[in-house]
Amino acid sequence: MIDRELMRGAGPVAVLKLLERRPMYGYELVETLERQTNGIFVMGESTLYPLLYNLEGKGLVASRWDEEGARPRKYYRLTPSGKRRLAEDARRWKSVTEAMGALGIVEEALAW
Amino acid sequence: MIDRELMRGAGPVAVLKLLERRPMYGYELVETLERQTNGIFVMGESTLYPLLYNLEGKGLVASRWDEEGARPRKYYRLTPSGKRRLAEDARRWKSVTEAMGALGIVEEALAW
DNA sequence: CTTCATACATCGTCTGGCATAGTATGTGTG
DNA sequence: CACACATACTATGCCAGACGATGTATGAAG
Repeated sequence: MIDRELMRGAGPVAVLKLLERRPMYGYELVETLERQTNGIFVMGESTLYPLLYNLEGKGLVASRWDEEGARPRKYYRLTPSGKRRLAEDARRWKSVTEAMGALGIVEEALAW
Repeated sequence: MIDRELMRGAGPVAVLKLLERRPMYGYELVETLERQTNGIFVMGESTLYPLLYNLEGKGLVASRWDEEGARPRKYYRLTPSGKRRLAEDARRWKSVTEAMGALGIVEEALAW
């Protein structure tokens, strides 16, 4: 499990990235995140749902209820605005990792 | 300048890393951070000083006033406890970047 | 029929970034 | 010399966001 502060910047970007592939519902996002990152990003539901509402409020994702299956699911999809934001955030993320690399943080970690 | 949220986890680690090399005073940390990261980490004083007080409160850094020069400077140095924390945080940071890589965030950024 | 997994929602607390503002002194410039 | 600007640290207060705790409802498994 990752430090809450480190999660802070990474969380929204990760969620947007998953939604880029295909629409997903909340519970699915939590599980996919954990699986795809080998258990590194363990985002509780009380973290994810507010995060989704926030993204929706900003127009970066949109939701739609699906009543078809066994139980109702709220699917979120990436909006065009969200797609742009994802590209932006990904660029920023790369900057941050470059900066950390320039400080020698990565090498420090590799020494372990 | 980097988004505040992305900065969030990275700040303390970056500061600890700089202090690993040699003791530095606050103002110096702000400038060194910006220079070493090619202007990516621009940390305001109102962010850095509270951060330092926080690290000192946790015993990760220790301070000492230097009245020798033209104006008083408060030098911070890494404590043994801070050194351990740095190693830990660096490992965590590596995990996060790995996770982001696994999600394809890096490739997204490279496409730009 | 009880236990566990699925699925979404909300509240309250704590942390921390940062804008704002203030104090004090050194340095450069016209 | 006056004044602007850089250096250097401190303090206050707002706001965003992570997450633990809690609640509701239903399906599947034993």
